[in-house]
Amino acid sequence: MAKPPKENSPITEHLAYLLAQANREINRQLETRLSKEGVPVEQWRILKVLSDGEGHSMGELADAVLLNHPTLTKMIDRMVSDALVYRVQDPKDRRKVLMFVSDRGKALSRRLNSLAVSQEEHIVESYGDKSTTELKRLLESLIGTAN
Amino acid sequence: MAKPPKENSPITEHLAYLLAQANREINRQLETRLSKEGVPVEQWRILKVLSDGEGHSMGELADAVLLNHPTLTKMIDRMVSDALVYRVQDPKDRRKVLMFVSDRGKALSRRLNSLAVSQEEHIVESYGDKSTTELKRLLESLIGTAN
DNA sequence: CTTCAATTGTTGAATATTCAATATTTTCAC
DNA sequence: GTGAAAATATTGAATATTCAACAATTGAAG
Repeated sequence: MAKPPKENSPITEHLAYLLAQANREINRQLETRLSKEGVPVEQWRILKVLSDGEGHSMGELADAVLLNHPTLTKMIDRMVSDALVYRVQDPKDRRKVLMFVSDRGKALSRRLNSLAVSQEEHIVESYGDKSTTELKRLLESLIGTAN
Repeated sequence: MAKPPKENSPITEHLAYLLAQANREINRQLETRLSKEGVPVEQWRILKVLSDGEGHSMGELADAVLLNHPTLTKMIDRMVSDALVYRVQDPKDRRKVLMFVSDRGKALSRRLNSLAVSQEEHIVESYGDKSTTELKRLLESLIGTAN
């Protein structure tokens, strides 16, 4: 039976370490797939979130895509240069900026999504449907607990 | 029943995203604890791995602590300045450098480990023993599958 | 209404990470 | 044994991220 890490358990038994390791590995796989389109994982996230067609403020977006505000600002600057997204000042609250995805961004988002889905299918294939579903359930629950 | 992400599933259903989110959250909690000693999470990992008293090469260590080689080199430089670890040229293979933890490093490692264990206990408390154990098992299995 | 605090987003400087190139040593084919 | 290729660690330049300060706007107390 696996026990919680006591005095001198190896680092590989710590939840924080296992999460970092698994995240690193899966992220690297995804990165490799997305590199076909020359796009970092974070931009896939941004495009995917914006693909609901709604305008999202920078703060909202930063939370959703797991980036700090200044990092997001600079990444969005690049994506604006690439004409993937654009800024609109929120008329209801002029402190805010609403982000929208362009047609070009939508097209890219579809291609990226197909790559991401294919990665996930590949994982399900080798790791198993049951394990994948259960792992997702546990992760969601952990995230819910932590907040 | 949770399904694999199809055409337009939200990003929150992707395994890669859930892992990133969970990792971010747990890592942030751990970071907060360790900040009591003014030490980043990576240094905890390094000290913990080296605490077996054996000498570890930089390559070995980089794999173990999930850092790229150049990043590790520079972090080790800082830790050497802080007298937490020291370098010894491997006599069997002079390309290699063996890293060892100093007494000061060992003492810090014990304090850090106690903080890390307390974090994990806190997670088990709110998240549950069964869920934690099961999540760890699934993560280990995923990591094994991915390699 | 006015003022002060809070919210939102961006900027620039400081810091950290990554990529490519390098130096050194070992391994292996011949 | 020699020379070419591989392995190991580090360096410096390019890039990215973070922190603290800022500007603009809104909210709220008086």
